[in-house]
Amino acid sequence: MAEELPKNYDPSQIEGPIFQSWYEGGYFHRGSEGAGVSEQAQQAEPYTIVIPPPNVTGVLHMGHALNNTLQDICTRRARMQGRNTRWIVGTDHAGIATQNKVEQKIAAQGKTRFDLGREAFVDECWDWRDEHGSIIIEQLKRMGCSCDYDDEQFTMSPEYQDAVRHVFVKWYRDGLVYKGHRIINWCPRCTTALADDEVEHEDEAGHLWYLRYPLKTPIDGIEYVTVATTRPETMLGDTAVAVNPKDERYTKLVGATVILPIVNREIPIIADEYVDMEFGTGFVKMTPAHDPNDFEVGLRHDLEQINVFDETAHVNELGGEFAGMDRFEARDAIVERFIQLGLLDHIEDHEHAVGHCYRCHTTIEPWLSDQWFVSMKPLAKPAIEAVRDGRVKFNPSRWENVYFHWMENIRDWCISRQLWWGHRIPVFYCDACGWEDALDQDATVCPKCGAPVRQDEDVLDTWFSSQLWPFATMGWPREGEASKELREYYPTQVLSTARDIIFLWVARMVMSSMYFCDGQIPFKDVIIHPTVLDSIGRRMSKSLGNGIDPIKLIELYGADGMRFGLALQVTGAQDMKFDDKKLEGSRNFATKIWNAARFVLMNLDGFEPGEPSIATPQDAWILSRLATLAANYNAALDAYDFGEAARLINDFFWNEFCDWYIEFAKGRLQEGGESRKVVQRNLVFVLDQALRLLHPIMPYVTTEIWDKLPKTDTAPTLMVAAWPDVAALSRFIDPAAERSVQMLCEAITAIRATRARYGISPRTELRVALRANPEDVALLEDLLPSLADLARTPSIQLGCDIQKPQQSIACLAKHLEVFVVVGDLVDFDAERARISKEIDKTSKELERIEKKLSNPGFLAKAAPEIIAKEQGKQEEVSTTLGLLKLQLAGLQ
RNA sequence: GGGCGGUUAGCUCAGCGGGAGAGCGCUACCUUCACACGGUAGAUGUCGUAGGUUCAAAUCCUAUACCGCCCACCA
Repeated sequence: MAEELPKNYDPSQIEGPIFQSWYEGGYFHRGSEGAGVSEQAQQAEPYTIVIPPPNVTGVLHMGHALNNTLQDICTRRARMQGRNTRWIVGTDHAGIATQNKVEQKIAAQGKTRFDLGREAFVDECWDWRDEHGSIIIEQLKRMGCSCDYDDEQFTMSPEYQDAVRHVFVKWYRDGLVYKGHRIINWCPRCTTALADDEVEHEDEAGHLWYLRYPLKTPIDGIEYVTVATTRPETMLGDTAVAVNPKDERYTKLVGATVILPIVNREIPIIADEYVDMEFGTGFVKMTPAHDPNDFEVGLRHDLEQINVFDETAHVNELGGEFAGMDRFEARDAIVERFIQLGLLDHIEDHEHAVGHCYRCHTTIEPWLSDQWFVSMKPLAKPAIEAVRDGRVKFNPSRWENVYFHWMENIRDWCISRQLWWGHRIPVFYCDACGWEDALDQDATVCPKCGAPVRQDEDVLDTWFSSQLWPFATMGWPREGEASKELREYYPTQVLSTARDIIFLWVARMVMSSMYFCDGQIPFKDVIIHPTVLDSIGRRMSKSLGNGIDPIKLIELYGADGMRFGLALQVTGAQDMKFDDKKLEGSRNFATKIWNAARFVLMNLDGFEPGEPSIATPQDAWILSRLATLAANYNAALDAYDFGEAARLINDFFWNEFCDWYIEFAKGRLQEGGESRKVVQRNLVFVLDQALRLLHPIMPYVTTEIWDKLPKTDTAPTLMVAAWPDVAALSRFIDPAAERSVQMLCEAITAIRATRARYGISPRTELRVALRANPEDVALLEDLLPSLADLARTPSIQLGCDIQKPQQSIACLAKHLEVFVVVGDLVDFDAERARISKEIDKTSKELERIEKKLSNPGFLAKAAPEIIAKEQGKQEEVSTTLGLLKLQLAGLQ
């Protein structure tokens, strides 16, 4: 069988069938774990992760690829640890995003949503969802993600709609949801309100226009006041000019009247603390309907709110000659009129932050309208405490500060959206008697007067429904049987996501969970993973065309290669510059694993199953290294340090198992007999354990190989096999074996280096002599066959009083001298040069150590073990230096 | 205006108080019976800058520069 394995691992041939076998085996469901796992492990707490639900409009991008890799690593490890494991998957209806897509689609047929009408349009959205909603789920399967696909959730399913409605009604009754008439962020392209955190601010180069507003009656010869504005078009709605009450320059003008140019409205000069005396002229135009600050000032001074824009940000009928103009056309036209009137004082360049819609990037218009809000302060308090006292932990922890900062300065949340696709607000109105209520069930007639009622036209912010994801996907608020799941699996363990939705989503999940689930947190750990940027550090975006398609990467490097490569790059930093070249190493690692396994499988004739056993120092060494790896690797994963975990296992597998243990094993496999059997068992054991450790990151290649290995477990497939037992493996830790094998490896390396220097072919057999102290000689005796084998030195002399052979080169490995007989090739000049250089380096090293050890401060204050270490080093280095000097002298 | 992240070998990045590391690239040799997506041996760094703390600083502190991100109602 083994001979049939190709040299290169070909993911494209293997991934599909393996995924199919996982799926058909039912291993993605909770309760699939358990084979070969201790009862204790099975009794551990269930392990649940909810996926951040991708938008139904979405396709897999690099952020998803990274995020879902991390979640799958967590999920697969927990499953192997025997925990009752479930990864809840599903999609988000994504209100604005989906509505935009569907509007684009019908626009191609020359229609708007108003042509279709609400009901038909929503039907179109559902059709869209049915057609596109499964794309990303299929892509998750390509990645190998072990989600519970048979229980796919959707944020608009009938059950989910009930949950959303329940929340709204409860908050309405508890007075946390209320309707307000105020300035909100309005997207004139999406024609909907947005929450504060759905607005993206960007600095833009703009202008400050200094406009003169004439006084009705000149005061002390002053004929006009000059206001500075970045938005001249809003002057149509001005209802006052404000100055700071402390501004002595203008005290006499407070209470005066100015004539608003063009519109010729008489407006007062008022005094309000809001005005910054240092900025501009000290006069500020007040437009309560178009600026949130002016709105507040307006409330204090009872100013009229004049809304001069319609919902598409065109000037409305109140704008006189400018009516019908787009806001930016109106800006130019109004500035032009001020010039004509001689009232434009001057213009300055001015950089300022401008808000944009996070969905379509249109400039936001602050707009006065009636909207629904959630009162956030009472919700934030327990959510702050949950993080403060560590019930919810952020990883990396610094994100907690970001969370606190937002939570402590939280403002009420505008939740109504003027869209059709979404959860319709369950508030009903009776126009006849003025009755209004939020209802769990639809109503048609007024309970008070019997007149027909109408439902609120607006829908809820998508995040209003997303915030319920961890518990609404588990049957909440249903009772009885339906709530069993929630009792068993809630709260979840880990939430992994990108930093840009800490406020939009993460914080709100904590708040809503604590409110609705009896103060329970929704998850214990939050992983904030790095943002994937392009190779020169830019965000990946459609407009830049610099995005990378993960499916392409899977085709090129295999799902395992992509996953490993992404995991490897997860460090504490906030960004990850990505380049597909970076995955080459990970693909090569998969191939390396494949070939190591091929080697093992090709050498299993006569294999007898059994426990690993220690017949040589190399056996002890590799088992010791494995035990250390398992402990460190497991700890790294516990700390969500995926990059460290990937590095550790890569180094162990490649640099220790492949480079040395397999090479050591070759001779013993040839030898046959008991020697062969022991090494076979150890190879299989170490490979098996390494595959288990690797499986969460590289599920496909490990499964493929594990299936071919002799069974060491009753588990039907690797993904439900037992996770290596770190505590049990620790019995293999053996510092003495690590030291002797290290000595061996150094000797081999020294001999190979000598060959390279003298151009001696690796095939040429050499004679060597080794000189070491007596106890090391004893250790090395067992290792000579390996040395002979790997250094190709069949003739070895070993002892503590060996004489340097004729025509030999001396080289030093730690703790021993190696003499390589090179015959008449010895190049005395080159050797002298080399040794002199070594002496130089070693002297400096010794000097540094001696300086340290002669420093009284060091001796007095450094930790004793550090001092002992330095002393040991001093001895070692000075011995080395002495030997080098002898060698040099011997070459004269 | 406030906060955060980054600055280490040509490139990408680990290391985050006690001997400067990896991968890629580069040089030489090796198509050796697991693997050329490989092996062996090598070369490569005033650890952004300036101060400070410490017996000891790439690592801690303080400034500062540059790159990037986030929050913030100065028109």
